[in-house]
Amino acid sequence: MGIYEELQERGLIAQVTDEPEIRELINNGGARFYIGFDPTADSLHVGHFMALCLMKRLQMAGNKPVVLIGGGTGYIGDPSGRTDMRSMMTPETIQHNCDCFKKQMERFIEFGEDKAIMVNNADWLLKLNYIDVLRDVGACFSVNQMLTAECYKQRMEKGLSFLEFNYMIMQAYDFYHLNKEYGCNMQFGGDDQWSNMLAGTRLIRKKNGKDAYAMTITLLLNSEGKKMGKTASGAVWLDPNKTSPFEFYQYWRNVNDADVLKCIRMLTFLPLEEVNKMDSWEGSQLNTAKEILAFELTKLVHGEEEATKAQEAAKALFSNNANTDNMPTTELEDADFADGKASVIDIMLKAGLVKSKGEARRLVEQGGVSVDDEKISDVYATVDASAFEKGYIIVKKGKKTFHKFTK
RNA sequence: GGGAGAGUUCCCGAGCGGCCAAAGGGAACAGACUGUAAAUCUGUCGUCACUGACUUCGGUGGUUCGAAUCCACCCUCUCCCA
Repeated sequence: MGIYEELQERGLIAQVTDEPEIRELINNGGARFYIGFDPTADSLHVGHFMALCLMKRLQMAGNKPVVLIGGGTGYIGDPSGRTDMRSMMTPETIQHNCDCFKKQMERFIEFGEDKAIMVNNADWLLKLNYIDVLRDVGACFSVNQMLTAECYKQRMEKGLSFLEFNYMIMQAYDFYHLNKEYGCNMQFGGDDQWSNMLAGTRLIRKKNGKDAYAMTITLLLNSEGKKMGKTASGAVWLDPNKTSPFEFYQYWRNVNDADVLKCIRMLTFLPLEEVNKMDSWEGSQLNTAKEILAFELTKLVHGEEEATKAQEAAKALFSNNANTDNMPTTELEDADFADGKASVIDIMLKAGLVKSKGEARRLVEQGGVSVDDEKISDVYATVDASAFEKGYIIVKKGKKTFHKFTK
């Protein structure tokens, strides 16, 4: 089975420009492909992770990856898949985010001679001259055609600025540039990038007279059709300081039944035969699948050691064993105690378990808070300093949030 | 440039001088039930010193005993005309 067939079986391929050609190319390691990452935040997230994994798979099959950091396109902001305008980022933020991206990527992809290379489109986009671009590249684009692109259609009602409208042209220019300078013959990206990528192949045909290909990765949607990798408080980040390995583990541990297998197939490197066996799993057996998914992904992102820790911590918590080693912890000071007592509501607020005292009060009223396994019913409950003699206390919020306090 | 509209709490969206911390829906959170799942039911969902007070309805001023609601100017967006 070639890499193309594997990707297909994993459900990773969404759209391709020319299936036979692409199959041939990547199965034989003949692709020099790029994936672009715009520095929209100071950490990569799950969507990026999928793209990086795809890169790795293709790299293992002998293809040569080019990682493109969007230090230049970040100045514009991709309107694809958005219903509102992106807020503009300052050059400092862009630079900072680029640096963060680079660091994280080096953990996933091997760079170096004959391996992967990393480029930044700021190096060529920022020095372009407006009039030159208009004459050189602008003439190759038909506004009529551009407007029919899916990514703009969505914005026709809410509004689309000229700035964002140009994003497609910049991305196309990237592909054209990489084709010319690095012999890049293929682009991968999220499915929402499809129209931008097509624009690139079209530009290459016009300007370089060559064929280039594009393939998109299926967006990871849950059974309700929503993008995965998002929580109420934002994205699930790969940066351990933004999303701890434990939280990361828990996110995947808690996916819906309907989504587990899809996630394992698309996100992990487990051999397909193994995954196919799990296909017949049902009911509570899926819980094991979730454990596998969570462990495998945490291992890929944070390393085996962290993955094991996260798994042990989770198991301990949910089986009432007091392994508190990897639990988020807040240290209390003398100032938190009045007459040797600290208000439960106050320390929850301090630890960030709740956003306000009102929220904490509600939780207590609804029976959602326990201290050392004892449910609290009094809003004014306190913990005695003597409770810390064993070293810590554990506050449980709801069913799944645990927090350790030390003094 | 001319004309017409819109901007409400996390999101959508009602309110159009006091009865508004603001309908309804969604999301989220807690409880029951469970498998750390889903579905369902119940409750909560601005802040605090919580039977009361305070701060919010694009911004700044103004009218009024009282303004999310009226007026002026400004900002942002949409639509029609040029």
